[in-house]
This record gives sequence, C-alpha cells and structure tokens, in this order.
Amino acid sequence: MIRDELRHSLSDALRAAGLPEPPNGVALEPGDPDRGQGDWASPVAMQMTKAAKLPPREIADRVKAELEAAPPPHLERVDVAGPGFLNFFLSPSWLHDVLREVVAAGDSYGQDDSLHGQKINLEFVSANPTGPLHAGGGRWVAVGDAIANLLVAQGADVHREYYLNDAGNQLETFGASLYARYRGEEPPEDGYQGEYLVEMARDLHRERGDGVLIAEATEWGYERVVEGLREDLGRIGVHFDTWFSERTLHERGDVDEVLRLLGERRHTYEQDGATWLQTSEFGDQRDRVLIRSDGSTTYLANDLAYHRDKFARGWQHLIDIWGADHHGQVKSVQAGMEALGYPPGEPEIILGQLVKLFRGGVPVRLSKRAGNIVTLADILDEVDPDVCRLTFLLQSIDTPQTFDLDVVTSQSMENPVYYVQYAHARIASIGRKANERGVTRRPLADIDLSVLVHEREAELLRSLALYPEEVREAAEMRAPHRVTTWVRDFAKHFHGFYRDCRVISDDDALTQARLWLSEACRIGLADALGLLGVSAPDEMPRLDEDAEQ
RNA sequence: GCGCUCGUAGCUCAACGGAUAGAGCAUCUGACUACGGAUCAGAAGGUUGGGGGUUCGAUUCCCUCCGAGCGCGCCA
Repeated sequence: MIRDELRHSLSDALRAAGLPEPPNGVALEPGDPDRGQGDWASPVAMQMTKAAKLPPREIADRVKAELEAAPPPHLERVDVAGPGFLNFFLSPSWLHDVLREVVAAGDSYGQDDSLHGQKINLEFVSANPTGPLHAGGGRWVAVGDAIANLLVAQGADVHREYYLNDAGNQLETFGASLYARYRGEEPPEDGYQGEYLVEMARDLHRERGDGVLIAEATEWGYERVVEGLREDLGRIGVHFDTWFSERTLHERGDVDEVLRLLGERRHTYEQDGATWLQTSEFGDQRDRVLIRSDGSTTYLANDLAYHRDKFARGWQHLIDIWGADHHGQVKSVQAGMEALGYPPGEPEIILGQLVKLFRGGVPVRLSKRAGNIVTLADILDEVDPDVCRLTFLLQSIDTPQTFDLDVVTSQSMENPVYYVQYAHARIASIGRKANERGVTRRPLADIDLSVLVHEREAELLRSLALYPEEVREAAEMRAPHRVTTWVRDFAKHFHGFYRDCRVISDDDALTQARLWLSEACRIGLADALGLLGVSAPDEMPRLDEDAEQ
C-alpha cells in the first residue's frame, strides 16, 4: 500500500530532521492533482508547529530535504505549498502498482482484518410479529444487512439475529383483533385495524373451520405472520441466522435470573409496590421499573435477559439497530447491562432516523394499527430488490429519509442503481466483444502497464487505491452509505473512461493493459455492490427507443 | 419544560478537523459513422440556519439563539 509507505517515509524524515511525531499519527490524505496538490498530501508540518516551536513552512522544508535524501517509492518530487502542506508528486507507476494489487487480491480486494476473529451479534429489523413489514422498515433491512457485510469484510464473525416480541400484550392485542375478524366483528378500539387481518381471518376459517378458540387463533396468526416476515425478507435477499423468541426467556426462567442477579448486586429497590432498577446510577435520566405492582415484568427486564443471553451464547460484542423513535431506551438498556457487570456501552446501539414515505410528493401516513400501511412487499411487487436496497443505502442513517414511492418505482434518472450496474454490465460487454474478436488477456506479469497514462485511467486507479480504506471506515462508522457514495463516484469514472478510452483497439499493448484495467474495475464494482447487497449484472435490458420522450 | 437527533445549491444528499464545500436530479448549451446513449463534456446554482468560542485551519468540536423530527408510562 503506497499510503503506508509514504507514511513510513514521513515518519523517517521527521526523525531524521530531529522532529517529534504527531501523537495521533502522521496525517496523509489524497491530494487533488488538478489543484497542484500532487497525488498525496500531508499537513504534518502544521500539526507540529507548536511542539517543534517552528513555523510550519520551515518544518516542511526540513522534512522535504530529508524526503529527498531518502525518497519513498515512485516519488518524482515533493512540494511545500500553502500554509505548509507537503505535496507528493508520484510517477504514474504507483497507479500501475495499484492495478496489480487489485488483481492479485481479486475478490478479496477491499477486505481487511481490523475485526479479525471478533464474534459480533447484530440484531436488526426485529419488527413486532403482528403484521407484515412496512415500507419504512426496509431501511433497517438494507442497512442492517450491509453493516453485517461490512463487519464480515473486516474479518468479524457476524451473526444476524431477529428478535421476536412474542410474549407481550401486543401479541394478545393482535390475537384479539384477529379473533374478532374471525367472528365477523370489528377489532377492539385499540386493536389492529389492518385489512390484512380480514384476509388472515378468512384463511383461518378455511383451514380450521368454526370453533377456533382465541388462544388458538393467536398462535395460528402469529406463526402465519412470522412466515410472512421470512418470506418478505427472503424476497429482498436477507437471511437471519437466528430468530429469537422472547418466550424462550420466560420459559427458561432467564428473566427471573436477571432480576435475581440485579437484586444480588444491590441495584434494585422497592417503591409503590413495584421493583425499580437504579439505571440513573449508570447515566440514565431516571430509574426504571423492572417488576410492576401486578407482578409482571417490564420490557426492560425482558430485554436485559435477552441481551444477557446473547453474551451467554458466546458473542463478544452486541450491536442493535434501532429506529430513532426508540432512542429513549438506549441508556436504560446499557445501564441495565452495566449493572449486570457487562462492559459499558454494551449493547452498541445504532440509531437510524425514520423514513418518511411519500407518494407523488404527498406524505403517506403509516400505522399498523390504523390499518393504513404500505408494506415492503408492496414495494417489492413494483421494483426489484436491488433498487429497493440501494435506495435505502443512498444516505447516512443520521438523516431522515424521504422515500417517494412514485420516484422509486419509476425507472427514472433519479435512481442511481441502473447507473452503477450499467458500469458493471459494460465491463462484461467489453469482455464479450473481446471474445468475439479473438482477443484474450495475457498474464498480467507479461503486460506493460506503463501505457496507462490517460487521466481517465488515473482517476479509476486513484479511486481503487482508496477503496479498502473507504470500506474500513464505513465499517468503523457503521455507515454503509459511504460505500454507496464510493461506488457511484467510481461508476462515474468508469463511464468517463469508457467514453474516452477505447479498450479494444488495433494497439495490442494498449488493449492488453486496458483489459486488465477493466478487470480491476470489475473487481471493485462487484465488491462494493456485494457489500451493499446489490447484484452486479453482466447484462441489462435495453431501454426502449421511445422511452426518452 | 427536559433529553436525543438534525439544519449544506431550487430539490434529494456527500464531505477521517485540511487547501478554492462536492455529486445526482431539475434548468440551459454541447458531443460519437465507436467496446451497449440507462453514456459523456460544459454552464449556472452557496453568507454550510444566525451569533460567539477553541484551532495554524471549522460544514465538522464547544456554547448560545432560531427552526424541524422524535422521545420523556408500573406500554412494547
């Protein structure tokens, strides 16, 4: 990796110049060649002004002299610019090395081992089993799966988990609503009004006839809903390793065990007939109830038992993805786990802002109970899973997403998935064309890459050089949209290259080099799309001629 | 009232504390007798909500005000 080599050279140069090294490491960033910043740039001289008690330009000059005395690979020259930036100008050969690195790594290019061997449990979606997944929930499906992919790419052992809240009174309400429909009555006022329950009741009648009891209806409906959840998730290509039933916790006495442990550790107290947990001692806004005065346990008590079980099953780090509407519970759960003796910050909670659904610019109100829902399945009926996923992965989860059904379901230019996939399909098309003409790629070791000097080619290789670091940062920040941003940018470079640089030509040497460059691009595109859970097609349907009016 | 999150081009969004804040869409102007035109190039578009502070340097960190979303139950 050229970046590491340059960092080492900088460290050596600092030492040789008798200067200390910045405590948080030598900064080195990609430069902008168009602005005369070279291929790489370091602000290290500005970082050191205080410690070295010297003006930044002078530090930079000294470091520059040392760098010239012992130049790093590919170095053509170092400039000192602006307030004291050290700008590295490299010969194009550094980019040719990038191409070789990409091809050598193959499909593992972009992978790293920063989380090597870590056993991580990632829980996401976990929508209540009282109805189908709604459209907005698709965000957690796409984001969760992509984060799992990112963690795996960093060497972690990742377990995807879905928590089924099948022990609370929500399920009872659901059962009562279904039962009411079954008997041809309206659901209770605070029950689930959704149309889907009418259909389910009809099926229940067909399968089991008359005389079904409410408990039986509830179980039948619950199983039916879970089947539906699995099916919807399967359609978008997401599979969970574990579907964990909350009931398990009660049946095994795990909740009682947690209550006993918390009491033993003297973190609980009685008040107003209820049992409270001193979560405020661990940073929560106030204490929380564990056992109600009627003797039942709260959601928090059950959740603590659940997270304790995840650790007991051998996972070293727990990550939950929650919608921002649950942010109020973050501290409570973390405080409870700390009270149980687990490390602070467990589980790690990734909060995502919610999706605002629009149709033709008009907001769509969603409520499972009111029965006015747009489901994920509805979206998948209209667009393929790739479009659905990428749309949810376009932006940071820190910002609320506006998801316009009309825009997403139209094959419009606002939908970047085609743009990116088209780049991949073009590469495959080049391969097909080469075959037709009897052109085959010779071993890379025999190819002279020095003919790759076009600015379009340089752009692609620069972008590929930064890719592994981009993936690592995306994993660290739990920010899959960074990969989306990268791949959109990369696809743009590829389309530009394709336009300006003919791959298959009469120039055999150039053809060979460009075929290998295309292969490196294919590797990058396919890997990034894979992380996002989006397919990388070799062909795409042609748009109709008259589609542009 | 308290807490969490957010505020960037007309719209949707990017930007490890780095140099002249970038893309896409929309608008306008152009481009191939070509490996797939779902393509490419250019123009225009900004007081990064306002004001302070820290820093060599702030969209980014801190404070404050304004505005938005969400949460503040012995619901889950």
